[in-house]
Amino acid sequence: MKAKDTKGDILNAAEGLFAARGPHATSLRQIISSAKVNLAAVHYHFGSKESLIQAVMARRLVPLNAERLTLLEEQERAHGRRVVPLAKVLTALVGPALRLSRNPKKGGVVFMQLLGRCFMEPDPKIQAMLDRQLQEVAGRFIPALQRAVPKLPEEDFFWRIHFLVGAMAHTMADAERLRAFSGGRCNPDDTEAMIDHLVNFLSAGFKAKSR
Amino acid sequence: MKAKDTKGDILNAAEGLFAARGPHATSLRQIISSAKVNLAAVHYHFGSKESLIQAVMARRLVPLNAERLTLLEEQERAHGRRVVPLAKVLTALVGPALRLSRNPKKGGVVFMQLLGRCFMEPDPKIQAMLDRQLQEVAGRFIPALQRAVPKLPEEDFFWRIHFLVGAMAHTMADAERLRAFSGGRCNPDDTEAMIDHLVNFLSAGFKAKSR
DNA sequence: GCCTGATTCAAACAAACGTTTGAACTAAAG
DNA sequence: CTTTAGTTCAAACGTTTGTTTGAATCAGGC
Repeated sequence: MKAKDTKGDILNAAEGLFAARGPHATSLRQIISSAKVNLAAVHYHFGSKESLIQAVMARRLVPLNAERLTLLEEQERAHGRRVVPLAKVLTALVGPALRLSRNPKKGGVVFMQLLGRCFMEPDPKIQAMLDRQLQEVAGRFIPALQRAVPKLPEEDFFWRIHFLVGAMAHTMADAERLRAFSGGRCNPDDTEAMIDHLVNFLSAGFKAKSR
Repeated sequence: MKAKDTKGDILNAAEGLFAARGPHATSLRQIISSAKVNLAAVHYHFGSKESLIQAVMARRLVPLNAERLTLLEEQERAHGRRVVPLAKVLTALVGPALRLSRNPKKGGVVFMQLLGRCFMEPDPKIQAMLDRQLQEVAGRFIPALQRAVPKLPEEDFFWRIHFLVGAMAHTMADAERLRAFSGGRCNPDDTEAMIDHLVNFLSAGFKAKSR
């Protein structure tokens, strides 16, 4: 019944603290105190703090990106030779990320927040890690998006990808702030409504005519 | 001709390093080495690192927000009793922030990047400071935006404000990444084009019909 | 000259950081 | 029982952090 899982305890504690205060503002001593394990256990199981950060991210990000690709492939299969509509592509991209908040098994709100923060992280190590993890997703979604808005000049298209990332990351990292800011009118706990609002907004932005 | 400006040198060096690596990842010793002043000078002139961060932000943010309000008032005066069009309100909001990058006197790209990062900063101290600085701007712009899209339900409206903030902050903090990501197709140095792309995208998003 | 208040400086402070060490413990294999 | 490999532990390592101290330096008024 004991079967203590030191490695998993460290990952869970680190995930929570990283999400709340950011990876660099979190010390190993805070993590081991929250996980109730020994300080040296971190280096025994992970080697360094840097590797710990990577492990925390990879554990959730790998299945998340796989889910995104699966959803996109489903849509492409369902539409055969026809173009997958913009809203369907966008939903396959942002849906799995925002639905994290409803799935505690996959990290819940905590990991969603952390992932959102990593998009804005200045540290080149973290940026490089994220780029690596997102390479395959980007390689599949960008062509799909381009097919969905074929008349859009490439310069506009890439700017809008950039705005999409910003809106998505901010929603992941700080959706909770909107509750107070909107005076209770918006409820970040309603995941599907959140996804609808974001996809709706992004679709209109992407479909705007170029100036 | 000497007239050494220790206080200003510290502010400039801190601004640059904060923007590049984030306030918390920057040490006072890196700052004083870049500014070529003594370590104790920081505490003599500012009292603490926390106060230094606030001083760096306030120096640029106060005039920036004043400029936003002035531009909005100009538009409201020009349109008399008529409603100010959405794109004009959005331009008054994001224009001054994005135009920072062309004005080295006001901090240039460096401060724009730092401001964008602060929107995503987990540290409650920094969030509280930003909220305080933005209170007046929000109080004036939100009604103006609401008048510009009068048929939009309030829940949709606040979600879209949230997406707007995310897209704007990401553009301020990391526009440079888009240069490589777009394979050179997008040029973040062309400030006015950047503003047009963002306002165009946001306008369409705000005008999307609610679902 | 001298005094005064503001500023700069080298040096030290305690606390916290990531990392390493070597011994103690656990549990299954021979 | 002994061995062995895997894991945990308290203690210490050398740096780096923000902050403080007290003397040295500078300016201008008397």
